[in-house]
Amino acid sequence: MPGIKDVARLADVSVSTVSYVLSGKRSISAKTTDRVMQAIEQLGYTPDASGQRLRGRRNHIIALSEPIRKDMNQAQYSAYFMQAAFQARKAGYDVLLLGAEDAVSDIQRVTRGNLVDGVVLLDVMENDSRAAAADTFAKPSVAIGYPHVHEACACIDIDFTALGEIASRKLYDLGHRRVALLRSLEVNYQRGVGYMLLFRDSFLKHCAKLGIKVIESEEVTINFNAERFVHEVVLGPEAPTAIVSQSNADILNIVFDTLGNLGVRVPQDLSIISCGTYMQGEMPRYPVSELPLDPEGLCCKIIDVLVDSIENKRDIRGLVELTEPQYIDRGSLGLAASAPRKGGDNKRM
Amino acid sequence: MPGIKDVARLADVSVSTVSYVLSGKRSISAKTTDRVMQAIEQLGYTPDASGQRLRGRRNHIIALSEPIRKDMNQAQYSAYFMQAAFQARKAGYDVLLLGAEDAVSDIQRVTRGNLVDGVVLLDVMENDSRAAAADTFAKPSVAIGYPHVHEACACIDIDFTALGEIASRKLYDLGHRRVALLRSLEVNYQRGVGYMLLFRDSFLKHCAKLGIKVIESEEVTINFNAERFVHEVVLGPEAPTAIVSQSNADILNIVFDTLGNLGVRVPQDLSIISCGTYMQGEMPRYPVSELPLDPEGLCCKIIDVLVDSIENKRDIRGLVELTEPQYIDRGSLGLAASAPRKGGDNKRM
DNA sequence: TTGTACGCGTTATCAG
DNA sequence: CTGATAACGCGTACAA
Repeated sequence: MPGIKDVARLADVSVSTVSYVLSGKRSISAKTTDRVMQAIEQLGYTPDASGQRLRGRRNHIIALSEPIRKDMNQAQYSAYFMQAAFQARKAGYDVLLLGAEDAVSDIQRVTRGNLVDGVVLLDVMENDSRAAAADTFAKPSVAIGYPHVHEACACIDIDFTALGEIASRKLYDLGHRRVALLRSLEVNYQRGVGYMLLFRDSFLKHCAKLGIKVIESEEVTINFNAERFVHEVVLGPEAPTAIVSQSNADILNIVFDTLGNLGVRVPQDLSIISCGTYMQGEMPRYPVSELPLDPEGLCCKIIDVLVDSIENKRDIRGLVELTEPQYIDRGSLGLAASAPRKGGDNKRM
Repeated sequence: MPGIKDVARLADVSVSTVSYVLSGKRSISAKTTDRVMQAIEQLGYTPDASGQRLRGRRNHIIALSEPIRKDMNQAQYSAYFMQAAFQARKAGYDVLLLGAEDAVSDIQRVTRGNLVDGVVLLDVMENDSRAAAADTFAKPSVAIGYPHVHEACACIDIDFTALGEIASRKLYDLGHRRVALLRSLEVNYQRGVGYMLLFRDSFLKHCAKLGIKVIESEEVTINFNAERFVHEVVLGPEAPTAIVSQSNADILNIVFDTLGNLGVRVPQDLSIISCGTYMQGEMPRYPVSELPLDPEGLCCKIIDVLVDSIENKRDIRGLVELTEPQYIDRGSLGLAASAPRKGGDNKRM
C-alpha cells in the first residue's frame, strides 16, 4: 500500500505539495501538478481514511439510526433510508447504518468516538428515547418526525396537523358530511408512531368543527377483514360519502375490489382519499388521490440541514421545520354523492 | 474533548498505560487501573475512532453495497440489509451503506482507503460488475448470489438449481403432471437477477425430465392482469393441477381472491407453491407453501465468513457456498386433483 | 511495570 | 509558488 510519502518521493516533491494538489487548497504550478498526478496513478495511491480525518476533524460519515422492529413496515422505511443514503452521498457523505437494540448507546458510541459527523433519526415515535437523549450525543442530530421531547435535536417532518385540517376542509368543500375513517394498522397507534396519531387527532377535531360526521373503522389488525368494512361501514346505515384511509395499499386494494364487485363507482358514488401514506412505494392497483408522505423531499431537506450544521457549525438544537402537505389528485376524490348509491343493492357477493 | 493524554496526566501515568488498561493486553496493577478508570470517568473520555484504527489496521466496519435502482423491490432488499446490519453488529462491526451510481469505484474508495474491513455485495446479478472487479478491492468481499464471474470474491446463496429440482420432484410425487408457472416481474429476468433465472431454468429442465408439462404465464409487467391469468391459464384448456409462483404477494393475493370467487379450493382443487420468494416480508392474505429465500440465514452465514476472513486473514476468494433450500408447508400444496374442478363452470365473474 | 517513538494525511506556519 | 516541519490521536513494538 503506497502512502503519500511514496508519491512525494516519486514525484520529487514534498508531502505537503502532494496533499495540496489533491485538495486544491493552494495554487500549484501545472508542471508540478502533472508530475504528482502521474505518480499517484502510477502507484495507485488512495489516501488512508484514518489519516485524512486526523486533522480535518471531519469523517464525511453520517449515521442513520433505525430501530429494529419485527413489525416494521419494511417497504415504507426502506424508502426513507435509501433516500437518506442517496442524498447524503450527493452531499459527499457516507452513511453508517445503526440498528442495534440499544440505539441510544450506539449513537453515543459513534458520535463520541468521532466516527460520524452527524446523526439522522428515522422512524421516530412520540416518546422517542433517542430524541430525548440527543443532548448526550457529541454531534448534531436531526429527526424525521416530531417527538414530544426535542430540545436537543432538530425535527423535520410534514405538518400532519395541517394535513388533518386540509383533508377535512377538502371533504367539506366537496359537500361531504359523513365520512368513514379507515384506520392504519393498530400496532402503529399503540407504538406511538407520531404522525399517524397527529393526523388522526387533527382530522377528527377539524371534522367536528366543520360538522362532518366521522365513522371509524374497527381496529385494523393482521386479520382485518376489509370486505366486511366495506359492507358494514361504507354501505351501512350511516352511508358515508367518502373513505379517508390511513391504511396501506394492500387493504385499499381489497376495498377497491369489493366496491368494484358491488358496482359502486369511485368517485361518482363514493370518494376515496388516502392520507399520510406513500403509495409510490407500494403497489396500489387503483389510482387514489393522496395527501402523501414525502420521503424524497424530507430526506433532501434533512441532509441539507444536517450538512449545513456540520460544515458551518450551526447549532440546530430545537429547530422544528414542518412542511406543507401536497395534495396529489389521482381522481378518486369528487363531489359528495347525494342520490342513492348505484348498485347499492347489488347482491353479487 | 479530552484525549488519552489528558487521562494520562490526570492519572499520573503514561499514555501507554491508559491504553493498556482499556485494552487489557497487558497486566496493570489494580491500583493503577483504578486511578486510570477514575480519570476516564471523570473526564468522560471516549477514544477517538481515527486514532484507534491507526495502528490496529481494523476499523470494525463492513461495507454493504446495494446498487440503487428505481425498480427495486424495496421490501425484499431491506430485509437483507437490515439482517446484514444486525448480524454484523452482533459480530462487533458497524455497517457502511454504499449506494452510489458507480458501485465499483465506491467500493474501491472505501476498501483502498482502509475505511472498511470487508464488503458484502447485495442484489447481485448474473453479470455483476462488482463481483467481476472484486480483485481490485483491497479487502475481502462476499456476494449474496452467484454471479458468473466470481474468482475474486466469495459467493453465498441458496442453491436455486436444487430448488428447481426439489420443486419439480415434490410436484411429481404428489401426482402433478401439468403445472402453471407464474413468472416474476419481467424486469427481474431482463436485468439478470441470478436466482430467478437459475430457478426457472432448473425447474423447466427437471420438469421436462420428469414429464411434467409446464404452462408459463405471459410476461408479468406492472399492468399484469392476474385475474385473466387465472381464467385463461389455470382454468384454460390445459387444466394444470398446480400453480408454481415466482411472483410477489400482491399478485398471489389476486390469484387467491379470483380462485376463491370461482369456488376453486386450495389445495383440494388446485395446489399452489411459491418458489424463491420471501412471504414473511410481504403481506400475503392467504397461507402459501413455500420454498423461500432466507435473508436471516444467509446474512448470518455471510457475516460469519466475512468476519472470519477479516480476523483470521483467511483467503475466501472463489469460495462458493450454496445452501439447501428449506420447504415450508403452509397447506397450499396437495395431491393433484383428478376429478373435474368444482365450481369450474361458475360464471360469477 | 512503564515510557518513548512511530505511523497515517492534512494544514498552519515559517522560510525560501 | 514551493518546501520543510510540527501537530493532531491512538495503539503497540521495543527499550528501559
